[in-house]
Amino acid sequence: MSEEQEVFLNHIQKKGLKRTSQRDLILEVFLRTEAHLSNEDLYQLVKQEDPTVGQTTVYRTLKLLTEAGLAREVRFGDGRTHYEHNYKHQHHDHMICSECGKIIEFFSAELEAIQDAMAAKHRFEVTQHLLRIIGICAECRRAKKQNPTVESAATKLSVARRVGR
Amino acid sequence: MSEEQEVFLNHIQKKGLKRTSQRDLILEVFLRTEAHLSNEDLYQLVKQEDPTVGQTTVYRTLKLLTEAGLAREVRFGDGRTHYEHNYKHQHHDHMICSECGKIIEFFSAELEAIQDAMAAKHRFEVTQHLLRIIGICAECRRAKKQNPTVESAATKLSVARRVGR
DNA sequence: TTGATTGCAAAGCATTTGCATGCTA
DNA sequence: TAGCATGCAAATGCTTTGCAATCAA
Repeated sequence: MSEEQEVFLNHIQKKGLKRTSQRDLILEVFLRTEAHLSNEDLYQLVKQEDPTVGQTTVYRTLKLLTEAGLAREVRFGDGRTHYEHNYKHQHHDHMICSECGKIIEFFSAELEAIQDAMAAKHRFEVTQHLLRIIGICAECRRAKKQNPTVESAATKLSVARRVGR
Repeated sequence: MSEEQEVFLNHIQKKGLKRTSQRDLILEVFLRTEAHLSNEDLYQLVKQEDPTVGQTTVYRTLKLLTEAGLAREVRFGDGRTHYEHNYKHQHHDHMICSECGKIIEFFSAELEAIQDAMAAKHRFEVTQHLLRIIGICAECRRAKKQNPTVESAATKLSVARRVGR
């Protein structure tokens, strides 16, 4: 049994809840998938292994995983909530490409330090913080330079859906 | 006529749209209100001056104001979109108190510089960025210290609605 | 006159909830 | 066996869209 699974069982027992095959499966699929999964994404993956699992259960289990500290909610501004691994993962922030939807994770200790300093200045006790940089990634900039007009409406649309507005 | 109104008319004419009394009124109320208004908030205020204005028109006009550069969308994680003044206003970030819902605006040139440096490192061209610090403000910390148990369920709920989840 | 605008009602989405049935501890 | 979990359908809350009537240019 993986460490994550132990953390999960622990959390479940502490709260007087029960272990079920659905929860096991959802956790397993979540853990093996390195991505910023939305509920819908995870639901689709889980359904491939067990078509009887309902979307509601995925919603409820992701909430449980978040409580247990295994998952972290992230909002990219596309209207839905995404989840990323959170167990023994260092805090990091995101750059989101508005052309292709790619997400780059990054971390800066300086950035963290200044944020904490700003908070201290206002005597504000930080619980969490969220930094999102939106722009155009290296590949898309290169592509645009070479061929500024060829950009399919389909791409634009799917990115608009993913990145928002 | 204020500078903002001129910017708005300009935008409207450039796009071949039309000036209407509803749009004028919505812009006027938006400009005179210093806050992070949600659509609903603005709708309520506008309704006081002209009860015939529909909520849909407020939605559409806020979108227009954003396009014109007069408003900026902000999401605080409570599910709805808020709008703040954007014309000749310096970019700033937000600290949100999860106890009382208060929003503190702040700015740090260092923070901006490091963000830009991080982006440059990844050859990422920044379009916009968003920093949200969630925690407990000075007043709420003081209140909690004096009386850690008195915290009404009503407060908790209304803040949950405002701040999210 | 023509095409943009408005307000209403209905539709869309992501997410949550009520509830009868099924299962863990 | 008690009570939590599940999956479905219905409900929710914010936002968008279709549409007929109205209005600005």
